[in-house]
Amino acid sequence: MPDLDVTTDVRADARRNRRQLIVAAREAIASRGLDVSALDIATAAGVGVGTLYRRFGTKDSLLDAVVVGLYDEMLDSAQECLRVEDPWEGLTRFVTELAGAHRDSRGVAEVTAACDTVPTPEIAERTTALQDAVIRLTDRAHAAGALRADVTWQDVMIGSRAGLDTDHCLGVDAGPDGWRRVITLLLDGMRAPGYTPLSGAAPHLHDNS
Amino acid sequence: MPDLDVTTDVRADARRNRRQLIVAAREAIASRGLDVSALDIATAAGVGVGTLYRRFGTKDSLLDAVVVGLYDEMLDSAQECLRVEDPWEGLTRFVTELAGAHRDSRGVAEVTAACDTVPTPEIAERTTALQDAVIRLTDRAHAAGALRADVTWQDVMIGSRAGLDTDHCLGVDAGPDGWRRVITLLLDGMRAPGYTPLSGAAPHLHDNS
DNA sequence: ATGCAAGCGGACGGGGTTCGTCCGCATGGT
DNA sequence: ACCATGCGGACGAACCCCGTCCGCTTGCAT
Repeated sequence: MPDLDVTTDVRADARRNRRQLIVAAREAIASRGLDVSALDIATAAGVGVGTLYRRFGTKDSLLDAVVVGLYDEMLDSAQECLRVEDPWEGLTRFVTELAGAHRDSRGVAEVTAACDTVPTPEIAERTTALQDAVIRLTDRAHAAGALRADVTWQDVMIGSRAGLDTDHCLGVDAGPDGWRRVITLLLDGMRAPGYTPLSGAAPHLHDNS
Repeated sequence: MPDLDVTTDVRADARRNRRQLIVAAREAIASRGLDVSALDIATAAGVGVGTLYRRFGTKDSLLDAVVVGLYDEMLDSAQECLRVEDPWEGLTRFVTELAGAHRDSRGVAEVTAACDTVPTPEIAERTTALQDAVIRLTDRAHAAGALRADVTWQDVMIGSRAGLDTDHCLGVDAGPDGWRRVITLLLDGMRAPGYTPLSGAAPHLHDNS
């Protein structure tokens, strides 16, 4: 929950509205994804759309503010997992939390999957930092012999999306925590020693050229 | 590829247009999901929208025809996998093919995930048949001691969606066959003996009351 | 208490998309 | 050669969304 800005050159109600808009936008992005309408956000915040544009200039500017906050939370989580003693425990915890973040906010799932759109510098920087963290978590697990040698850090990254669209299938209901079962099984599959040789190229950094 | 209907009481061009519409709808549904516009389908089929409505009465009627065909293909695949000698091989093959069907057609992914909308009788019937097949595949694998005892047939069903939204994550590109790595790792996690006790309730049949 | 700058709501114009119909024209088949 | 059947696509109606603008309100300093 960032944005404790103590900007004092605006009226108190303006500052309050700004905060309410961020909160509302966060929730709206979580449940409906990044293409929420400005009206939806404003209404949820209890203000008019005019106020949204007055406070943030542009709808995207508001969305960006929210998304950067969400990235910072993922980064915090990664740093914390790097401090966990047991490398395997640290890795599984982070994968689970990253998967949870993706599920908690449809917007997060949409942004982390974006590859055609050019990210803002803030997001690009945090993306790299998250990659670094996953690389470190993976290296630790490899070094400890806990993670299959043929599983790369990119596999780990990709795997944290595996629980995204797994709520229902052909009449079966996974329940509210169903994604945890999926992630658990996936992590078990990643745990050394592995059974099935992985075929195909490993996931690689996205080349946007 | 069903619909070899030899209806002869319509003009030849009408019959041809009908077939082209089904083909175009199939492709459109695959790439854009179930809410393709009628205009998109008609254009891809090389006809006017009027022809679509004349041939199928309603857009949904056309979509239903396509979706039922897709379900039949999944059922064929299931029957084939049940004929595979090795139970584990049969199970993994079906999970992989079901996952592939979900990825090949965004529409399939949308329909199999639907739980609020009441399915047509044709779909309901085929859904039950698919459940039966998965139950049999799972039972065989359990009996052979190849599948973790705590993995249910519902887990198997849900797991076949795990590769759905796993193409990109935080700058990482899984590549065109990345989903196969995810599914492979997941299946390895399902393979006996398991490591991590599964927590939470197992997925259950969806109760639409 | 009062005055005014700052802020507010929400109606509005403009632009976009989709559905399903309808009618003047074309064409398959006898 | 004729006409019933079929065709294309323009069209009206119903949505939804963005960002602006203006008349009204309110915080706050005096």
